[in-house]
Amino acid sequence: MSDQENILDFILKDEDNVTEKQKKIIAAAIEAFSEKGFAATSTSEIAKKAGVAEGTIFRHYKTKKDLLLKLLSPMVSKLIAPIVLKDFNKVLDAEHHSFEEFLRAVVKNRMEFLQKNDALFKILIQEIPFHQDLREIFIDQIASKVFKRLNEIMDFYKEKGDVLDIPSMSAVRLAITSIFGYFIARHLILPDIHWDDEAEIERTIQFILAGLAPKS
Amino acid sequence: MSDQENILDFILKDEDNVTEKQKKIIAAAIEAFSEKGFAATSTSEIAKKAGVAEGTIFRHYKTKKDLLLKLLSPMVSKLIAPIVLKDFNKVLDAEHHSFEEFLRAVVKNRMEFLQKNDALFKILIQEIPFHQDLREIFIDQIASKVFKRLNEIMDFYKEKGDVLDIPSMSAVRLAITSIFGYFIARHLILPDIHWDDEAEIERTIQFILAGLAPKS
Amino acid sequence: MSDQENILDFILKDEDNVTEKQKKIIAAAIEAFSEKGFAATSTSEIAKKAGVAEGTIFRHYKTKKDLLLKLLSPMVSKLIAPIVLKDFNKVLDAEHHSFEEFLRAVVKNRMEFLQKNDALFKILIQEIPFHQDLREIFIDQIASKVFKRLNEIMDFYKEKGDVLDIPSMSAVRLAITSIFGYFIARHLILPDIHWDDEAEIERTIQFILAGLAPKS
Amino acid sequence: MSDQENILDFILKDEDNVTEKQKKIIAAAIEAFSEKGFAATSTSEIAKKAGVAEGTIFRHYKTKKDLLLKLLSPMVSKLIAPIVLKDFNKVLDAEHHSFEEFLRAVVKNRMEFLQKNDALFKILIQEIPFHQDLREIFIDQIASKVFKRLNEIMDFYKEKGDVLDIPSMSAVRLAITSIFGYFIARHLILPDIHWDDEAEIERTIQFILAGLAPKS
DNA sequence: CATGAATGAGTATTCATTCAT
DNA sequence: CATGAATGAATACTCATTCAT
Repeated sequence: MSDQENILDFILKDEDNVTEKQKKIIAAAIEAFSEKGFAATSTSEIAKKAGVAEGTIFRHYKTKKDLLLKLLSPMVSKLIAPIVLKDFNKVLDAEHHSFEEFLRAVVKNRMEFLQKNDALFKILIQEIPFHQDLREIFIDQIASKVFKRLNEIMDFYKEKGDVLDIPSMSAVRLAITSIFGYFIARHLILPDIHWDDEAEIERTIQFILAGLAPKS
Repeated sequence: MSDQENILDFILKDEDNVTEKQKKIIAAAIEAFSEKGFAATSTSEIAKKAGVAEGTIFRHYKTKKDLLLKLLSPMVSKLIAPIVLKDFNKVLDAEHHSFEEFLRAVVKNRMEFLQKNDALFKILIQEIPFHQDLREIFIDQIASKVFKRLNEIMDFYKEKGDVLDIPSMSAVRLAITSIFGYFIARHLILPDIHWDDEAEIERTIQFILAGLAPKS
Repeated sequence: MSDQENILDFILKDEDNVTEKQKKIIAAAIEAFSEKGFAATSTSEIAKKAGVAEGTIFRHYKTKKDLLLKLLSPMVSKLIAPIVLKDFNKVLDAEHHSFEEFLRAVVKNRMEFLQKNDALFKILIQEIPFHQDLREIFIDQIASKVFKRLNEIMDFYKEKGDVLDIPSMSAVRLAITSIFGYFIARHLILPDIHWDDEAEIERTIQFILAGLAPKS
Repeated sequence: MSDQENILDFILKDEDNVTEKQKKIIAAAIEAFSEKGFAATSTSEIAKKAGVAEGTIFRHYKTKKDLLLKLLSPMVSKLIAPIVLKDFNKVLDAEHHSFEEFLRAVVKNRMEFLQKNDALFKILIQEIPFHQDLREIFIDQIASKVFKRLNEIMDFYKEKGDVLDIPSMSAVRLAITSIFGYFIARHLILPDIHWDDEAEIERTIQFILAGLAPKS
């Protein structure tokens, strides 16, 4: 369940001969896109922020859109990575006997990830409605990897009697919506008001648990 | 609880001497903004779509941003209107004795509203993270009107024993997140896959009810 | 056989609401393109030369290429116009009984036209090899109008015994090549050396006459 | 009268330590310039086509313009070479007693040369109007070598009574214009229509012969 | 009230060229 | 000798906005 390494390194992992300037471009783009939005950010702005010439951006990324996709594809993978990873089984089999323990572990893990990569997550959420290709990447990853895996997991807990017997996909959707919904409300819609993160996360977990608990 | 009138009329209600062209501009702007996003939409595009001259837009709306705000402010009011309305009391006192009945009524009502005004809602969600002033309008409306009102309502049901005893704001947030989270997931993030709306909405209601039910 | 009116007016004839700025843009574009070539001329250069903002060019002409075509299409028509015109028949029937008289009239007329519109002709010759669509316009006009007409004329003179009995198209091609070839050599390839225009034109006419004369 | 060797080798003859890459650059530049024109061709395009790094071009040719001149100077020499060569005298003295035989030999020879080097010829014709220095090279070569030589030849045939008594330069110009005019019409202006090369060349020769024949 | 010509700053992207490796 | 990262000026074109008609 390790995505402790910097996502910046992960983004650049696929490319070879990564230069210092390239890192700066990526960092600047993430900052700028998340602050002003993709469309409202100019490449000259990114260049200035990164301390490189504007042409340098286009040496590494054919278009502005290409730069966006090169940022977000790894984000998508990372976002769903832990669900997919082999060692996630341990979580299931060994320690997390109860659904509560499991949920708590997942929420903690993903919340930390989001908090560490809030800018990239914000960009992803903002841009996904406007880019068909981005949605396709997203759906591909989720459809092929995540739902299959989560179905197994939910079935496991349903059988154990920890979870209500509704279609797994709906259960997953309700849980995910609650978790990410909190993040969206907190960081995108109402970032200006005070939030007691710890308490709200705990309440969200309780809410999901109760919402998915089998009727006694 | 009536917002049956067209929101287009509502948007134009404040302005005087509303011309036919003005209506077309508003309609065109809503369509364009929701499809491509505010920043990625040009005023000339809106003009073309509306069938008016470029200058005409600026006769009615000082800037492009002004046009956005003129669209979204009424949307914000409308979005929270039913909660605020006087006749909402009747809902409370008379028919909706149980929290379930209340929730069902509210969800049904707001879902219909969102479905009718999905484009505007999409714009609101998309743009709110980038416009401080928009957020301020939003917070003002919510803070001053909605939460006070909802606190009363939640207290009412808490006292009745229908709802868990957690801070009303959190309860409200969890419910709202579930409802709007569904809408965002369905229309913004994953519009391409098939959704069984009726079933998902019912499950969402059950989920909220169970999530907020007092521990027996 | 009149194309005495300014070609600038002719170029702008098709467009409505022609503004002063538009005329200046056309004039500047002709000058710039003929001096430096289409590809080597920047739109900012044209704007400066025309004394307008760069955006103004694109209000009237969607692209730089569009501007080129809007210049050259009328040039193509004008270039072949006299051959096509009704009153050209008079030339044939009445005054120009001999091929020599006819040739002399045509050469004089087209030479004057080229001298008056040398810049546009230069642009046409320079750009035609690089633009398929331009060649299509050219071929269409020539194929449909010119060759049919000239075939009739040449047949007329062949029958009279003024002209050698070879395929009319070849005869026409040889004559045209001689005339335009002179212009190209004189203005495009070797503009720097001295030319005795009058003498060379006379020799060219004699050359064509002798070259096309029937073998006695 | 031999220019049988590849012109590519001739272009590179002057330079020392010619590498494989250099040959590829030259070949790529010829192809690209002739297809899109000098100004519209980018150095990166040439580099890609040649399979070399962008910098490599500039190692061998200081500027893009330098590359153009390095291509065209040999073309100019080659174009006029046979006229200048010593062994051309044999042509004159021995076999080609009549002007017709001489003309036929020259036309055949130059046509073959043009057909083999059509790309370079196209570039030369296209670029000469825009580059003073190129024109100077051209004029220098022609003035110093060609016209002197051709004057002698024409005088020879004039004296023999094969050729009309007009200024040699004009006669030469008329002949050259006819030959190259054919090539320009055929390859640059109207490459899209069908041409019966053999027949047209024969007619062109006949046309020149008749056009320059002394009046009986 | 509506138009659309005009603008100049700004857009993403390409350019020829340099230079450290 | 060859590379390709880096540049900054230039490119064609778009933008939101103004204003005379």
